[in-house]
Amino acid sequence: MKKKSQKKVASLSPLEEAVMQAIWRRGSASAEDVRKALMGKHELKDSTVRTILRRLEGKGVLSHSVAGRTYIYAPQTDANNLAGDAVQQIADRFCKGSLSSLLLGMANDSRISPEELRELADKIEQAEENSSQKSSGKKKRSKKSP
Amino acid sequence: MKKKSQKKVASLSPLEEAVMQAIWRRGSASAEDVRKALMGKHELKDSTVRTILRRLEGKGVLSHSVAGRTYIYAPQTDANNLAGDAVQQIADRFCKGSLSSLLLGMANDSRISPEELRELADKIEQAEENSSQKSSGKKKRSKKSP
DNA sequence: CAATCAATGTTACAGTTTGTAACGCTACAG
DNA sequence: CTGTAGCGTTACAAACTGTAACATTGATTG
Repeated sequence: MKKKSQKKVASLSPLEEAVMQAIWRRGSASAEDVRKALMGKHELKDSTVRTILRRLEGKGVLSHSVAGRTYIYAPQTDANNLAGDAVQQIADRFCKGSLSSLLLGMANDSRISPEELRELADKIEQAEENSSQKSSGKKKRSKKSP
Repeated sequence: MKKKSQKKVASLSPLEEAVMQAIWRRGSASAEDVRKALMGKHELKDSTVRTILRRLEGKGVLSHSVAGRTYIYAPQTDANNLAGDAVQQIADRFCKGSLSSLLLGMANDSRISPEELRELADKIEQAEENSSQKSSGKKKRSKKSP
């Protein structure tokens, strides 16, 4: 074999992203919930919101369950994951897939400093310790939030 | 003041990116150069290539000079910069602009490890030392390659 | 049970972005 | 002068976005 599955990374349009953010914030939501949440930013008709919701489901980042006759949409992936995928994608295209190279480049443009990286490393380790106390074993890149 | 200038980050289409890669590789190139370079991947007519080139110039990532009656295109920004901008953009949208948060999230999905980060920090510092020997002073995020 | 709601699905459409390119114009090689 | 190389202008169809009207259908209530 030559390459890994290369599963299509969902890229969201601005509006779609706004909707996702709203849903991530509440954990899950109905079309109306979303519409209200977006009010102010976007004054959308209920119909419009539902179209976006459906498209998002099509892209696989949302899924719905039925409550009575209302659809409740829930994230199929969290913001971190999506952001991570996006970054990885950039690494793929500009740095032969090497995240390190990407970060190296960013340091070169003084967008990050070694200090920051070390602090970060500490913070991560600390977090890892904590969680490994609770639940031993490594956590895997969860595509879904169970 | 509340935010920084927020200058539009050029996002390239796949084909546009391919063209950029070709040009980055050679430093600069004419339409024909690019066409040849893309051969195999894309079998484009010369006219097509020039359209892309012009669009890229419009987006500000390329600029051209004239040699005889031929346009020589040169990058207005390097791959690192573009990649960095893209990452920053992700941080802006998903992590309130905090690159650290973004990386933290990636660690959480075990896409990076503290070890990697430390190694990286070392590498960067080493590089910084070297360059500060040559030219004292910090290097700024170069938008153009002089 | 029939009229009314409330939610959903289907279909539409204009604007923008992308990939692709044909044409037509112009200056220099011959 | 006359090709020809190289450039700009103009054109499209397909896909993606933002927006939404309209049709359908199951539940609610008088």
